[in-house]
Amino acid sequence: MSDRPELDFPRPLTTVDVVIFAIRSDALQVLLVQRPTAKNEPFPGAWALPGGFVDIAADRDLEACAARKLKDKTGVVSPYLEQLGSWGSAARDPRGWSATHAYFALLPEQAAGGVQATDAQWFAVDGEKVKPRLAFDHAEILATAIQRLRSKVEYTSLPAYLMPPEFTLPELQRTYEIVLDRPLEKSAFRTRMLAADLIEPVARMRKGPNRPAQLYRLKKAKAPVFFARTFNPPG
Amino acid sequence: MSDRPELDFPRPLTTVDVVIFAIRSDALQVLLVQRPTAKNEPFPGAWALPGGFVDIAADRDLEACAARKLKDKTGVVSPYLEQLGSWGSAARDPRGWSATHAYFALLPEQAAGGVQATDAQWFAVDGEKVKPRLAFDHAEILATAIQRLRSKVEYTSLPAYLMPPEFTLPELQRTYEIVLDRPLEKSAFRTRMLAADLIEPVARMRKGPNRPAQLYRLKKAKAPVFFARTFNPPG
DNA sequence: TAAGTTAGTTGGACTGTACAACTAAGTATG
DNA sequence: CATACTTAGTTGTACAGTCCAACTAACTTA
Repeated sequence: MSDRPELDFPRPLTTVDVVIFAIRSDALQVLLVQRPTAKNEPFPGAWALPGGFVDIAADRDLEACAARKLKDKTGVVSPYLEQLGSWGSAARDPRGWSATHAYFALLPEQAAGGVQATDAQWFAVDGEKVKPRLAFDHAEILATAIQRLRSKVEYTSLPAYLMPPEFTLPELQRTYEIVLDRPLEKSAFRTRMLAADLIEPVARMRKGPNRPAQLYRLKKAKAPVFFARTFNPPG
Repeated sequence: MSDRPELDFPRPLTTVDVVIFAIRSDALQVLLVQRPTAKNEPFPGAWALPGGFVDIAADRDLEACAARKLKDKTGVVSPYLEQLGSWGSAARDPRGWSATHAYFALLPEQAAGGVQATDAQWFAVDGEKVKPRLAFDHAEILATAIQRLRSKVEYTSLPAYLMPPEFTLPELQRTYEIVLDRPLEKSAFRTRMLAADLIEPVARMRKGPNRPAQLYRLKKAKAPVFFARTFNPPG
């Protein structure tokens, strides 16, 4: 770096963290990892969002870095992955001025079930918090992620990324209700969902505990589609 | 750093860039600065978003850094400032792996008129582009900022931050129309804007080229307020 | 065979928007 | 000074989508 003296000044630590959501046991859950207890490690033993330093040799860009960390923890290769924002300050990491680029990912339930990292564990989201205290400013990042998820659910097809490839309308509605944490009106949900043109019926039917239900799948769309209006709570 | 050998690895360059918007001459404009032409400088002479390296001695956090750069260029102290996202890759800066934290700011017209930095200049936004080619990946950042602004205008009170302290309803509607680049229906705009409870009437009236018009001001609200529905284009 | 459960439909009340026509108060022009 | 023009703001009708409750249909379970 001696040939570029103008770049010889202290740089912040740069990390990437990923908020990984899934619906498990009829609840919105988030994947956390336990921090190592080695000497010099900040927040030893505390729970934290999966993440770590950017590896400028291995990571082509920030999103690739986030995808790598997600794959390391879950084995999932191409889920829904969206940038959440960045948090940087002198105080957030005892090792020095640091900035993290936060992403959030959505996993279908069966992919979430395949996670088997020994230091990782799923926690139910309660309001905008989880039970364990989180390392760094991860509680704030998580709260922001939950807000973003809830907000986007109001007007996009995001929850479809939490579903298996084929699903029934009541199953999809149930996912919306879990994420929003409030009941939705059946008839209006159906009308809007079909009008939004996000999903298409599949030939097959599902044999349930009652009458066969129509299966749907998400239409091909790179980005989540926007609804024209927000859901209004019944009552 | 020798007492923390685990932190001795190459770190990305960390910068902050600010997309500064204002309505000038009945058009949405953005403030750009011309890059220096000194040796070793990337993109010499090209236009770029105002920004630069994070100064870990001077900047408490990322937002303070963005506010500092905004004040340096415009003199404005507390405008609307929101994080836009971050862009980081090995390729975006010839000096090495770099990550920028992008913010966007909204200025009222008279504050925008006070900008007098010699290397800064306002450019009209055409679609999602500006006339000059931009340095780094700033064209992509600017396009994202415009999309974010347009999208938020649909369902929040953001454009009020582009207005002077007191304004008439038709003036506010004109600002919405400039940002959205499409006409809005007068009656529906009025009904929704008043129902949203974002603005309150001021005792005074403005003497215009026609009958006196009622002045309004933005109600005290830290964050922009959300509308329940989106605007639909007439016709 | 009867009762229970869930998928999906139907219809009426209500609400907010789109749109056009209208009124009112000022300015500009001959 | 009278008339035409411009723009602020209102009114009223048509329409679309939501809320909500009641209903039908198909399958399961006791």
